[in-house]
Amino acid sequence: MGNLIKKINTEIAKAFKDIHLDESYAYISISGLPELADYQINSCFNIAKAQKKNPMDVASEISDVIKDLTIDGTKAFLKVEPSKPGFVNLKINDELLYAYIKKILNDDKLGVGDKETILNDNIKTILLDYGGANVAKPLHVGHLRVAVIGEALKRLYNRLGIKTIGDIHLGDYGLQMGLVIEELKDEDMLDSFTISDLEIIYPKASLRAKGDPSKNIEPDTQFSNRAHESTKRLQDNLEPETSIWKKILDISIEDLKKRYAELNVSFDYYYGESTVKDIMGPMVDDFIKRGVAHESNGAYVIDVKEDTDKKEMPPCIVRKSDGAVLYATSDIATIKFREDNFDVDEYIYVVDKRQSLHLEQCFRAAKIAGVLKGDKVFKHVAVGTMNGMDGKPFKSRDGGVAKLETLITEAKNKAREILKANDRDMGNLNIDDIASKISIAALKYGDLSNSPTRDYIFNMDKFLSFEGNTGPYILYTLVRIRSIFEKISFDGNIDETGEIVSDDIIHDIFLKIIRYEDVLLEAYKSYDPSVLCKYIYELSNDFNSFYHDHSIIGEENLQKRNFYISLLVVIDKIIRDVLGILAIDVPERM
RNA sequence: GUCCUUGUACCUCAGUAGGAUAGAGGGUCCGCCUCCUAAGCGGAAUGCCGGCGGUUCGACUCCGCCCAAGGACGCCA
Repeated sequence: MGNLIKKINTEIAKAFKDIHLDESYAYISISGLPELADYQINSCFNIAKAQKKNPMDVASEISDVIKDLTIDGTKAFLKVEPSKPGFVNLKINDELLYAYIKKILNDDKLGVGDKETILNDNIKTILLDYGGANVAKPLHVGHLRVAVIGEALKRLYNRLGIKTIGDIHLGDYGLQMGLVIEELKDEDMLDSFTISDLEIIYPKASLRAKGDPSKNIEPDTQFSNRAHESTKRLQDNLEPETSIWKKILDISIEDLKKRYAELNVSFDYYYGESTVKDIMGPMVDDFIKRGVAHESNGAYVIDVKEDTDKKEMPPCIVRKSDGAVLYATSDIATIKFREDNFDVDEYIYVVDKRQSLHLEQCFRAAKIAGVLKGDKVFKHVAVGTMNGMDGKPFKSRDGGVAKLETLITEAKNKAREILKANDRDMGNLNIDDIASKISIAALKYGDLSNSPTRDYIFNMDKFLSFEGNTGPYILYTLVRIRSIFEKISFDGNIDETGEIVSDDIIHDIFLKIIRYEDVLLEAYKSYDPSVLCKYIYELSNDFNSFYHDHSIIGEENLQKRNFYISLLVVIDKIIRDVLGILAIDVPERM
């Protein structure tokens, strides 16, 4: 069915050809002055310059040739007007807009074209590395961002017809495991321990090994040595450490699945650092043999500098001078593992932005070392930190790491309070369930509506105040629409023979709806779900104005009423489609 | 020290083909429920777009320098 704006551009290009103008000039942009125009042509200045003409003359000339353009037999513009220094102002015909909206209405994909027609890249499969949870440790607030953004990107790609592979990339190896294993032994808990036990045991063991000078706690060096030994035994696949570790892993993954499910986040694979433990050694040996890694100060490194580098690019260490591997090794081995097991065109790492140099080194090392099969795109979605109201990294009230669970519980309680205070008729719906949906939406939307790269200030009250660009505002919009549908016992059959009514707000809604495909593409290109949030926020805003000014159920003219309802249906479908991408559930009432 | 990111209203932030008069939300003030959910709608006020210079018809946007904040910088993950 195609994108209306693209189609208009194409028609303008044809018209330009007739007057010997290069088609690269033929594009319209959203107007900066909405009172004057919907769209505008800015290229008159460039044309004027190239042809040494007056921009205003060019604008007039262009206006003349596109004035009577038709699309599918319908007049495209209600107004084509050259303006002041040299713009062309355009108002699009409502009839044409609504004709396209009807197509969207009847299209399962809401007017979003096939991948092949809308994307000009060759990406068929994307592997997303997101989540990054640690085994035996509770999720903290830092895990919220990467999980929620990663999930949204994954669903966006699926929506556009791209295959995805989601891997959580667990932190399930290394000294932390040795510490937990030894502590479990000391507490005689090997036979039965739960996730709650583990959550207590890790910090305990860590403190014991490291000590804390500020609290006058001496490090227990004997324990620390045992933990190191234990870690080594685990690496060598010895017992009983390996069995204990497996048990820890099972319990943790089971719990993680539950936690993530609450956020509507799920992974295709729960691989981790341990997945590649046995391939790291041989891989490095091979690097050395082939000369891609060389000795430097007793360690083995891969040079990843490039001639074009402006910045310092330290070599990537793949084997320490004591012979042990380290995190770069594991990340490169992970790339190798993925290359060997999947057919991937693009890798996306949704990971804290502080890892950016490290990941760049690993990506380059992987290329240089030849672990890649063919050309691959690597992208680090460098996620910013979630800060507290003081602008510093978010902490719990007592100053420690803020557990995600605590945050969610707090949000739920607040949502429940508000629901109770409003005291609306919820029918036979479960109030806890509604509170849960609202609070999760508030948290997720609060996060997703910020650009991933930026640090943002977490403000529970702001997210739950339900005003402005928030999750609850969007949900409220849908609940209002739903309520109308219920009142008129709407069966989903749209009678679209209705006449078009148009006014400013309806016109804005038209314009917004036809941009849907472009908005998805923009989010795709910028790796940024906040683009989608902004869009549904504006659409919700428009709807609420419309709702305020027009009586829908009360409209006596049936034709008009049907037209209004058709608008509600498209708005409802689009917002729900986006919330599906953002993985946010919608309550029936609130 | 080197490099990266950021600097837009009182606060939190949008703003990429360089375009007209720089936008939202919160907060503040003023209005709107005999009517489809007021978690809503409408209106008002608020700006040396960090600073200086350059490129040009035109710069929040591109280039250079400077200032400020945060972050990363070979054997921790």
